[in-house]
Amino acid sequence: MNDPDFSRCIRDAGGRVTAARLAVLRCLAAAEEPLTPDEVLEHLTQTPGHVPDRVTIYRAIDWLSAHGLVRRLATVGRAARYEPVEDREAHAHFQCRRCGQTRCLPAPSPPLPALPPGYVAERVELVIHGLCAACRAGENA
Amino acid sequence: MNDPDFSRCIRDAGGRVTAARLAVLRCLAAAEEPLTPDEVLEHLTQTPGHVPDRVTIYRAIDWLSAHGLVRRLATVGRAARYEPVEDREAHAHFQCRRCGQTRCLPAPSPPLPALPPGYVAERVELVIHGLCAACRAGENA
DNA sequence: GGAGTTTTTGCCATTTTATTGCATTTTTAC
DNA sequence: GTAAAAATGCAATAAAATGGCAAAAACTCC
Ligand SMILES: [Mn+2]
Ligand SMILES: [Mn+2]
Ligand SMILES: [Zn+2]
Ligand SMILES: [Zn+2]
Repeated sequence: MNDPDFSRCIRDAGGRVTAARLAVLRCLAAAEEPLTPDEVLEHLTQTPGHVPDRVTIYRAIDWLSAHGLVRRLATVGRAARYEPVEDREAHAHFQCRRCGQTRCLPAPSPPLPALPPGYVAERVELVIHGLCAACRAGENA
Repeated sequence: MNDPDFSRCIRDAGGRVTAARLAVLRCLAAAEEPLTPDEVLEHLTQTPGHVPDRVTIYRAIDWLSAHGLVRRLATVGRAARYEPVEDREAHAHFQCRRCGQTRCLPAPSPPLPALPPGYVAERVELVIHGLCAACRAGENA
């Protein structure tokens, strides 16, 4: 995804194309892992270009999330993590219980369980908990 | 699960059997849904018997979690949610995007996706996002 | 059952993460 | 370029969780 695409996504969603939204969306798309709002700020701080206020990042993420351009993952950590929706396949995530790392996994869409009457499913999320390679190696360190 | 069982679980895990741990464990086991620490406090407040301090509830939950008697779920909300481990089958959870309700679903264990080398899976969690019956009905309210 | 030891608790302060209010700035439509 | 609407920055505030420490409770051993 290149920048013209991002601008277009934002405009198509009915919002104004602003430096903050573009920066956040670009940052999340460039990241290999889902990021927290503070991690987004950190990345943008270390990158040439406009660095929005932390609150603006929160609001940009909220807007992008409300308009289906990014999604918030279910996490065990304290901070929310977001990833771009893009046109990728649905995929699972791994969460390390020791270091908190969250990474994307290639994974088949799991089957949807039966829901109670009246309930509507919109998304299925698969989270694998465990130890990452580094943490497993150094667990007794 | 009755109280002697709870006491025994705690003792077997190598901890002291305290009013707070018993109350928290009993509360989570009696609840039909996973609860946040504050919800646990609320329940205990509305129940005859000892009401521990909020911080004590956090610490009791942490201890129970560290010793495998309760588990923390991956959630999209801000507060953590816990449920008793007990001897139930692994099951999925539904999360309503409007009211935040989190409820247990009967569901088959999804297949474990392939992990990167060195990674170890310890638990698989399936989260269904959508609208609950009440929120679906009143979405335009 | 009571003294001694260790663990746990309650309270207060603090941290982390996120939200709100409002004046100023930016974006967009014309 | 101007005007209207939307987004931003900054300060204040809220929500959720954690840390320090003295007092209280649980356990062990007799
Ligand atoms: Mn991902
Ligand atoms: Mn459950
Ligand atoms: Zn790790
Ligand atoms: Zn609902």
